[in-house]
Amino acid sequence: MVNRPRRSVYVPQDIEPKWQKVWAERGVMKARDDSPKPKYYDLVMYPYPSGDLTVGHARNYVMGDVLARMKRMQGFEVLHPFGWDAFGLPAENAAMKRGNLHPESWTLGNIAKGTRELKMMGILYDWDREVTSCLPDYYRWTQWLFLLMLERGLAYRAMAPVNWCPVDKTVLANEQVINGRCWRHPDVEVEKRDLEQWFLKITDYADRLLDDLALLDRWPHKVRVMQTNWIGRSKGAEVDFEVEGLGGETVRIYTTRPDTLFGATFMVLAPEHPLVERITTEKHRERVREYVEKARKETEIERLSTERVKSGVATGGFAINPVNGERIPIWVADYVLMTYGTGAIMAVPAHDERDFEFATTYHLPIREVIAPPGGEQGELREAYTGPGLMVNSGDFVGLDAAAGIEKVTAWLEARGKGKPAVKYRLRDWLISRQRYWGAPIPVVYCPVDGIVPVPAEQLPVLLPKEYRPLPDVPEFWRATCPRCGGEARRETDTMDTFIDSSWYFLRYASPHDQTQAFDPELANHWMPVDQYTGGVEHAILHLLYSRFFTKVLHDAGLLNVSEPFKRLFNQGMVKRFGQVMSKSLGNGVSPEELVAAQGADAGRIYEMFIGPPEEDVEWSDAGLNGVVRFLQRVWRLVLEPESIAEDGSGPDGGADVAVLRRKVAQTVGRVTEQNEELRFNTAVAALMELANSMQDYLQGGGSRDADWDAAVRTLVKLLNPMAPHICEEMWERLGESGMLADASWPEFDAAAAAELKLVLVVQVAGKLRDRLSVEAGLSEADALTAALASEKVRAALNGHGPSKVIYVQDRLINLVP
RNA sequence: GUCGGCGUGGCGGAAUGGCAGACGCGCCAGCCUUAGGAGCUGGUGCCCGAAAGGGCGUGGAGGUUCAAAUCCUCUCGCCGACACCA
Repeated sequence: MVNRPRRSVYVPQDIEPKWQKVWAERGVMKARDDSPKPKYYDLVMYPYPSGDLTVGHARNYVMGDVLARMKRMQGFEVLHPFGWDAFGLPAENAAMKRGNLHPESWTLGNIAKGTRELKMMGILYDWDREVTSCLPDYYRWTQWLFLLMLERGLAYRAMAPVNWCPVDKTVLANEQVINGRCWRHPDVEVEKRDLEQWFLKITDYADRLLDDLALLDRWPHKVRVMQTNWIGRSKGAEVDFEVEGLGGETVRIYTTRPDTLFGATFMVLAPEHPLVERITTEKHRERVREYVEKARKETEIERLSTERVKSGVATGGFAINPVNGERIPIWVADYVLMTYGTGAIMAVPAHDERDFEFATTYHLPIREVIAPPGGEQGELREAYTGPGLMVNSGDFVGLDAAAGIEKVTAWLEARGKGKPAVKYRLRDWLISRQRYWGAPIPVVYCPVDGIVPVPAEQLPVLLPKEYRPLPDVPEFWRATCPRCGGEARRETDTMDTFIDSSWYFLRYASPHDQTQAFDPELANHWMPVDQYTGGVEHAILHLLYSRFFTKVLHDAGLLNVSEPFKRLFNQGMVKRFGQVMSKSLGNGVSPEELVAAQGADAGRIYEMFIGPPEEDVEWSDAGLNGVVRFLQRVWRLVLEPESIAEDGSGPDGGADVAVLRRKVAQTVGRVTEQNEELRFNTAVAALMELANSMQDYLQGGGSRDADWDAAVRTLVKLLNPMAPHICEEMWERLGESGMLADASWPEFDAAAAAELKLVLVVQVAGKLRDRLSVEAGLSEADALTAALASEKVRAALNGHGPSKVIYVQDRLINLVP
């Protein structure tokens, strides 16, 4: 019988709950406001508590947790908070589905469940700072921020066309309108209604929101591009065209190409343009009215489709082109939008694709005024939008089109017929929602005083206990005017939930403050967020709104920063069977199942190892087994190295202590750097390599001396952020005093790094020298001199982190036979 | 259509312009086991070859460089965002 050493097997379920309890008791992740240590604010986007938490969502939180734990070990005072974006439609839908369920109890139930699952995964937050946006403690301050906006002239009420379902008696979101019909009543057509709604004037901040994107150099390029396009700043000119027969009255158009003004052969107004009625002649009245009516009925989606053929009608009216006095016909067409520019354009079919298409359809003249460089003029088959010289353009002929833009604009300005103008695609933010489950907008309407804000000291405006549409709850909307004390009606709309999420990251700084939304001193201490992690689906809305709020609060003197998130990361999604994991699709794996099957640590490492963090990944149980094997091996390496040593003879030279030492140093550098850059998949690979090297060392007959000991301790520390439970357990069994959470992160030796840099120079230069002497016939000495002088060699050494230098050096050393 | 991103083994993926395929999965062979979907050892880009060895290789075509998966130009294919914004 073989006498095997008895192995103590690592059973995650035996140790994980124990350590989770210890961390909670010791308050390991409590952030101290008065700590002398440098701060690190590690934030994950707070989720909607849908009750559907899968390992897919957990991946995001594990990333944040790994970073938080590493930063803590590195000596930072880490703020790693969590909260819930708890207002919103799904809660109301769930409540409606199940008669007597209140949105609040549904929401709070999901929160309790989610909290448990996060803790089960070993994810540590400072739960004392938990924020829940649907609780009065929080939405009181959401309301206060609305008042601040109002006070600063950034909140206003205006008419807006909205989608209205006559059966549900509520406004619908654009996504809830399908083919012009209500999503819940496929036979009911949605009406367009003009309703008074509340808006926030985000357009006031368009320039700063755009310009400051340049400061966000640690944001994904993609997100910055998306925001740039969304804001959509364009520069051009507004030009006034006199309307024939209207007594000198003018129509103002906007164009980005004033250089093509001589090519304007007609004008187009949006159907909603206020002058349509007056410009239209008697003869055309009926047809224009019909067309405008039809356009009004169309949904945005239909109207904005580029697929369809352009349509329009002539008004019978004419405008006078200010540059040449030419009479051009005025048309109405729905490809011109009232919501952009001035709602009117000059049509230059020769140099604008849309105008070209329209002119072709209705046989309107096309006049070329920009000649392509070197190209001959002739029949245009499509609009030419490139550069060129101005032709057929009066005194401007021969000018370069780019220069023409300025010259023509100046010419117009001098005569009071136009001026430079900047336009944005960005619209003001409509924040009114005809919903129960949101923060009530804190204003009342008084017959005497008009719109009156609820005084800050009377906040919060509480939601009624009973779940019913707010306009149906008289005890809610009956109010007294704070100004005159007379009878008034309370606003029954609630706020868009994106308002809640535009400032939650500030509440974490002082979550229990009963006197203000946040303590400016504490907010200034913790802000900006050093690392913000969340889904790319928020690339525009949430991130733009949060930036807007931050700038407003900065202007109000309440915040020092004007950008909230220093570094942004968008993680990929976890899929299973080709689809994004979700409980409703039945392909979700819950943290609970995962922990029961393979343990939290294996799950955490797998989530990090499964693929690049920014990529979508496919969950597989086979892959999970691989990391379980890895953890088992680490366990034996650390606690029972003798059992590994007996397992076989490793490669020759496997016991080289210098190799082991170098591997340890290299791994410290790689894991530090790659965790910092959130490249967790390669950090795990580096740890696996270290374990492999340690195994080779043991099996090659290496002695378990001080070097071995150092390797073991380094491995445990480096692995700790990813697999904290097993590392705590091993640390304790190694007889170390003190919790691993208090242990320091292994330092990278700067002197060693410098030395290695030198080795790298020699290696790279040596390679180059060899080539030069063979291929250019230089003597060895000359070749070496040339090689060392080479820019490439010098450049090769600049700006690289220690781990990369070691890595390259490692690879190059092996080149030498 | 416009903008952005990505194309590397059977698979997920590694590679400061410097050995392409780290690490893992899977697979093959062997060991150990009463047994194994456990553990251990070795192998595993493709082609030729018994082996030694040789040839080919990062979607395709050019280019820059002593050196290209990486930089440049064109092209093909996927993915994402925006989409009549004048």
